[in-house]
Amino acid sequence: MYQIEDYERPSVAADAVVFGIDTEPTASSKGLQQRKLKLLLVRRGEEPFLHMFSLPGGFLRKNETIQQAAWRELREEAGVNSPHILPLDVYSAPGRDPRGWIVSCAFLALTRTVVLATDALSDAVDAQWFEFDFQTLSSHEEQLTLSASSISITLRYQDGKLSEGGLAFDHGQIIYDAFQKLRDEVMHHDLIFELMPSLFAVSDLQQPYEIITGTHTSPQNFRKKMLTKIEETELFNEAAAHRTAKLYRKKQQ
Amino acid sequence: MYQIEDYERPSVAADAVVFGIDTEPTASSKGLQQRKLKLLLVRRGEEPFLHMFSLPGGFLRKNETIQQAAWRELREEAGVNSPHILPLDVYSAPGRDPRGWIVSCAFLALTRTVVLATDALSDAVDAQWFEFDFQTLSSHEEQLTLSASSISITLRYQDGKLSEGGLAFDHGQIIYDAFQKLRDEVMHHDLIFELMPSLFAVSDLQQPYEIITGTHTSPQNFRKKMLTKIEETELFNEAAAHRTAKLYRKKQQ
DNA sequence: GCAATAGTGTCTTTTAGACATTATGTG
DNA sequence: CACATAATGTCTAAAAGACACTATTGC
Repeated sequence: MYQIEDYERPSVAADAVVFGIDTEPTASSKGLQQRKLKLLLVRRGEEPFLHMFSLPGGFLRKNETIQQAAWRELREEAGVNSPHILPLDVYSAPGRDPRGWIVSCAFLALTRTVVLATDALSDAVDAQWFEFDFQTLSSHEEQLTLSASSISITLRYQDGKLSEGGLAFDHGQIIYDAFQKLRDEVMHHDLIFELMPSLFAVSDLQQPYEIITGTHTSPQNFRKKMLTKIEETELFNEAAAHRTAKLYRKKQQ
Repeated sequence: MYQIEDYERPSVAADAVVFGIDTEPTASSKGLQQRKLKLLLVRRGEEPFLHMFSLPGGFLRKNETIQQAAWRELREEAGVNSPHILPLDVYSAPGRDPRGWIVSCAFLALTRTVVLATDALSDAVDAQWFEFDFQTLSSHEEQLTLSASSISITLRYQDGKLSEGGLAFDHGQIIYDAFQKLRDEVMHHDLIFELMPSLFAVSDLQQPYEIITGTHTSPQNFRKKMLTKIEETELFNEAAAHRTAKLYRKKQQ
């Protein structure tokens, strides 16, 4: 029988790539209401990569699943509470962590409410939402800019591989992979509804959808496309300006 | 600084759910040429679950990635050589392995050639391709039958969760999750081409596609649909019966 | 010729996009 | 009233499916 004591074992970590969108649109200079895609990062409080930004995450403990570990760290480090998470990949290249043999299980999450990162609750403290701006420079080059109030981080990719960037560990690569999966899940599946309350107006669905996928359609056509996935209710969105909108819910399929 | 020696660590394993399709159709009773979807399983040679079937897999070693570990085990246990693998999920429920704290990173693979599992090369020896027959019984119940020459294993699922079945560990659940992802990858992406040689006839593409997705289209319409993803060459499939078919290749996009 | 597969074309249905039009709210 | 958003409808283009028809091979 296999004796697990006979072999050296790695440390196992869970890291989460958490995307979010503000519930309230932030007014831009021209008065347009604009929502932005955000990414949750935490400032490291210890070596290695002291003071640099990294994905929220931490080590797996006994008697919990790796998903529970991801949730626990999100709660502790950023006050984000049990979002829907999807498996992304396992990062295990030798040397990826200077502390030793550490395997990271990465997860993708999209959360509805922009839970303000509490700055004083527990260990990591320095959790922040960064504005996420992904740009295709050419067919082989892409650039990601992460901006918060006082800091801006730029990452570059060539053929989908990180070529330069200032995040801890291999987190720049993990974020790239996560964004590809995010777009895929929103376009081909129903991940976008993780951002929605149980009842919502069609226009509240469209903005996040297009911000994430990088597409644009007219409100009329977007409505038609979504009617295969949502159904109308008898309720109305009273609090809005202009004409009141019917509220919809996701179809159970 | 975090000292990895201070904490207990799990063993980490890689398990692979490898699907395959015979290159040669097997003649059925009515003379129809029929190809079947197959799944690679190995008979366990030690406790726990001695003599039961499980997914090929094994433990992560130092100085390799978890993907390399999956490839190494596939080569050692079944003679399958470095197929294209996709991350599936991480299985880490406490108690999932009676030997102790063991986390399994599961991968999905689809291989072109049905490499005959060599029965005498190395440790696991007893690798076998099982015919994979997935059936939806009702909206909540599904059944999977795995059949090889001398053995048949039936697994049942309720709402996507394993309810009964005779595989080692939680491998019955991993296989379910893998099959969902397989269908998704074949329908929405290009995983089907992992089964194809660099040049192939359209009809050689259709059979595997429909076996995996559970769909059916006429050969004419299938051709039209695929012409967005493949391009014709000047070569012909000489060895076939009946009219010779033009050979196609996957478009580089 | 016949059976079987390869390949083209035609018609229909479905889905997506462009865009006109009407409805209903605020200021 | 102007103006913004909500909702419906109309036309068009693209994709998917049904199916008729021709082409080429082996027997």
